[in-house]
Amino acid sequence: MRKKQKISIKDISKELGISITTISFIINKKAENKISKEVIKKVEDYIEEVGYKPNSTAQTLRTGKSKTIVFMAEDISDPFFSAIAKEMEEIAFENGYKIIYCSTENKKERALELLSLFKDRQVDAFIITPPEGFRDEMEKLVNEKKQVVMVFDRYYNDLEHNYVVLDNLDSSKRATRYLLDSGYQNVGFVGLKSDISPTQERLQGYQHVVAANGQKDRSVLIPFDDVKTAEGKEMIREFLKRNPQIDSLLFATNSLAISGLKVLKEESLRIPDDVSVLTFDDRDLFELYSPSISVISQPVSELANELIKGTLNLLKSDFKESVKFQKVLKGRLIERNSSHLISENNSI
Amino acid sequence: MRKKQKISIKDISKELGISITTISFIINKKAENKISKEVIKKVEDYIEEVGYKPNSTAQTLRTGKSKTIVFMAEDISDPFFSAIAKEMEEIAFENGYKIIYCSTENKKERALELLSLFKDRQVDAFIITPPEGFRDEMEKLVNEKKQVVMVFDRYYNDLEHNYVVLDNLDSSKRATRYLLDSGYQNVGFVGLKSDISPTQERLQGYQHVVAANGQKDRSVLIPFDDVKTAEGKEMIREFLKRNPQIDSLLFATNSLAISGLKVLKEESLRIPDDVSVLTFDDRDLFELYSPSISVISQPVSELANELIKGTLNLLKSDFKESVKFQKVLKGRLIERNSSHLISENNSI
DNA sequence: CTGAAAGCGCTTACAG
DNA sequence: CTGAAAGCGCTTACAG
Repeated sequence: MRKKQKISIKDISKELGISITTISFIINKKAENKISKEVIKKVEDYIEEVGYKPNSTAQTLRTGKSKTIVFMAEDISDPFFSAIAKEMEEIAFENGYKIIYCSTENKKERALELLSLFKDRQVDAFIITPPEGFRDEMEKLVNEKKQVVMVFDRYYNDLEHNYVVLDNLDSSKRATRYLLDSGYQNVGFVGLKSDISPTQERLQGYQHVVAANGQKDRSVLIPFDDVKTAEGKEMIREFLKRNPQIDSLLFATNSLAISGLKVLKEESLRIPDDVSVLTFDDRDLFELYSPSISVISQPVSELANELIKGTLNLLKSDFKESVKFQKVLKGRLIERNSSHLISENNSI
Repeated sequence: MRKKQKISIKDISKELGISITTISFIINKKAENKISKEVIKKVEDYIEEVGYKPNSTAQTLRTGKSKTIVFMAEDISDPFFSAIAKEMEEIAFENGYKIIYCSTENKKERALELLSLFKDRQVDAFIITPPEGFRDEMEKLVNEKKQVVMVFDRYYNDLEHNYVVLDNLDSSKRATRYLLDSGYQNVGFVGLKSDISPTQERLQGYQHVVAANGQKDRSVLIPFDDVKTAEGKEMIREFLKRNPQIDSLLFATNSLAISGLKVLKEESLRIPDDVSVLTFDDRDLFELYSPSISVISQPVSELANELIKGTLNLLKSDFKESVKFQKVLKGRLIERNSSHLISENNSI
């Protein structure tokens, strides 16, 4: 058995006695009315027959376009990001683009490494969740104008850039107001110690509403790296001990909520009798938990759609500088059993 | 401000008055004792200074190696696969490889599409969870010997190929035996209707032990597409109604367990009083659920490590035909509160 | 309507 | 110890 050699445009040219140029035109649909119907048919049939596919590496080298998008997520194993990734993947593939995923772990150095790893490749676009303290790097990247840059899940108000984000300020305000309206007097906030916009806005939204209602700001901010560790849980535990008045908790991320639920369980605090719970980001877990946990759900499908379609459009438009793509989507408050006052609970 | 042009090896050559060949040798560490220390130093310093990085597309075109691995998972948004993906990613990057992820959704057509999408690119390796009915395609792919092919999460016993899998038969036997030993008389099995090896082996393990203990086989197999749907839940519900004797349930996947837990909740069946529960694959959810759910946990880190290191080794060895990489890892039974007989429950 | 030729940025025999 | 040149597989001005 001979080793099946990869067939090239040159092989086709020889076989059919037609020039490489003509074949390339036909493949790239630049044939139009320049090339005779018969030749087109002949070439197309032959390509079909032998299953020829142009070598995309050569195409990339020649054109400078790789049909590749890098999605640099905070953590690709987080259900929120992996759900986004999966939805984007499909649409990207349909449009002839591949996506390479990676995780920054919210670390500046890691993000820098990844960036330099991909910048020498001809990546057409970056969809990126910048880590802590990455504003200046993002500015550089955007100004280079070498590829489309789409920022996800956060934005910089002092930078002209494309982004898709949740309306975190509004969501957080609504969440806090909802808890106050439900009759809870002392709403506590468990957030992330971080300079990125969603973290900031979720805290501000909470503080704004709490202050407007003459309540005290009772919040604790957990460093990113401690969220899933024993240290993080300890911080939440101490926060609760320091603030025994708290009758309601708003968590800024699903990971914080999970650590928080563990603490509440360990401390035998009942939900919602002792303390009601509301968290950002929905997960299977929250629906199944006893009691089920109320959430501000991010519209995952919409976010993914805006992200990838926005990126593809910018790619098509050859990202002329004028085009800016900025979408702010609303969160959805899903009321479950963790945030009802049991006495007034009229749910199923 | 001038547009910063990408610097090429030719530019360096001109700038330094040294031939392209010599520079290429130095970059690729093929300098050895062929090139004078001074020249090497000069070139390396200059490269450092201007931040030159070789164009990887050109390297790929020339060498046929792209330093790219495709990980074709069943579903990249499933926590099991995304955890595996993330661990592999890091090791791959350290070794100069990128990973492209995609999801087959366990659909043959989708997997075929993806395969043809990536085959024309110079992908160096496939790490793949083949979908239903993909044996013959895998045979073709393996025999082509164009790239390293590593199969994950399943294997074909009539095919010579590289794989990393869980010992599903053993795990399932241990799980079933454990439930019987805990005093449950009628263990039911909720599995997947599928021809892939883990599904088969998990069912067989259950059947084997149940038969050996003179018990009846009470199992239901849910089609892959129905697992998360109302139809799937209905099938589980009816299965339970048809088999009221069941006092213990073994779920073959975490998704099945989640649907199962929903049904148990809806039917107000208490765990473990009315029915005890044990499932394959661990998740946050199972630890936090009330009661916490016992699981057969797959060793995610080990699996990811074997997968990527095995693949990288095969890549290094230029995958001579003789090299076969086959790893079967043991599952770990984690006993939680869902599988104790309440009366004998001596846990915390 | 079609083709010969340059060039994308590398690597690697080959020559000296 | 170093360099000129071919070639990986394409696309695309340019010519006729």
